[in-house]
Amino acid sequence: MVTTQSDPMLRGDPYAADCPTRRILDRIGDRWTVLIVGVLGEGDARFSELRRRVCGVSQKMLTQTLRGLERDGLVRRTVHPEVPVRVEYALTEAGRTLLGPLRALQEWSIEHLSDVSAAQKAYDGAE
Amino acid sequence: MVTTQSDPMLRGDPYAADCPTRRILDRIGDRWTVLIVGVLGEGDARFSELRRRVCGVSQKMLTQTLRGLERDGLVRRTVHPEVPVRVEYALTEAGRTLLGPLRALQEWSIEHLSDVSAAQKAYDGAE
DNA sequence: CTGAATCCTACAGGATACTG
DNA sequence: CAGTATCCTGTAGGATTCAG
Repeated sequence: MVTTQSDPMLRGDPYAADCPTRRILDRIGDRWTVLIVGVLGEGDARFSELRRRVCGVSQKMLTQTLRGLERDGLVRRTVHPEVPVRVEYALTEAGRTLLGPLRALQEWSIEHLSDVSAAQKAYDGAE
Repeated sequence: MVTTQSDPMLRGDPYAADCPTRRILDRIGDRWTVLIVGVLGEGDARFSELRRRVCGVSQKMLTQTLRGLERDGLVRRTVHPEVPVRVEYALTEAGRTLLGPLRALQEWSIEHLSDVSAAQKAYDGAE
């Protein structure tokens, strides 16, 4: 037994290395996960479509990230056995619930980008 | 001029590599930023305190991350020139505005952790 | 078209030692 | 105490090639 006093796990504190927050951070930590979920939030998409829209992602990373999301039950992968195979990706129900928090972050970014840039400039200028 | 048609920058789309969302993601991308901001959200703290609370962070990473946050104007660093020097870190006004979105993510984590774990288990079991 | 497999490199980041 | 400076390593992740 580790410690049960007022369960730090449930408080979601960053203290414990196995806190759920960390698990998720490790997931969305890489830049691609968030971006891909964001795009899929606007509608289902196939592989090449995602690759085009998530500018800068390599084939390897796209595949890898999608696999991870699929494994986590956040994305559903559907293979259509047509002539040139067609694969569609879509957010699952759980995946869609992630859109809210992600959008909050996105809005914060847009809202504070100029402030942050200004702060950086000031900081750098003051050496 | 790149393109001004309905400004993708302001839409915050993940398409453009220089979209504001990406800038922020690169910032909070590393696991430590989020955790440190989280701790500071509960009150000011000094260096060694942060190091103790953010379990697992190395001295190097803590310093580095704090510098970055300071540069972004999200954290304020105050040096008290006492005998053994004392340094206090605190969220700035801007830094505090980040707490909301971060908490949303944290709550999502706690809420969906078991689902995600179950999905992983199922995925792995199904080869 | 959608990937899997391999190779290779840059850099994140830990460990360690030293300073004001 | 709160860092800075070095060294060293693992690995994320790009480029390339092959396959169903």
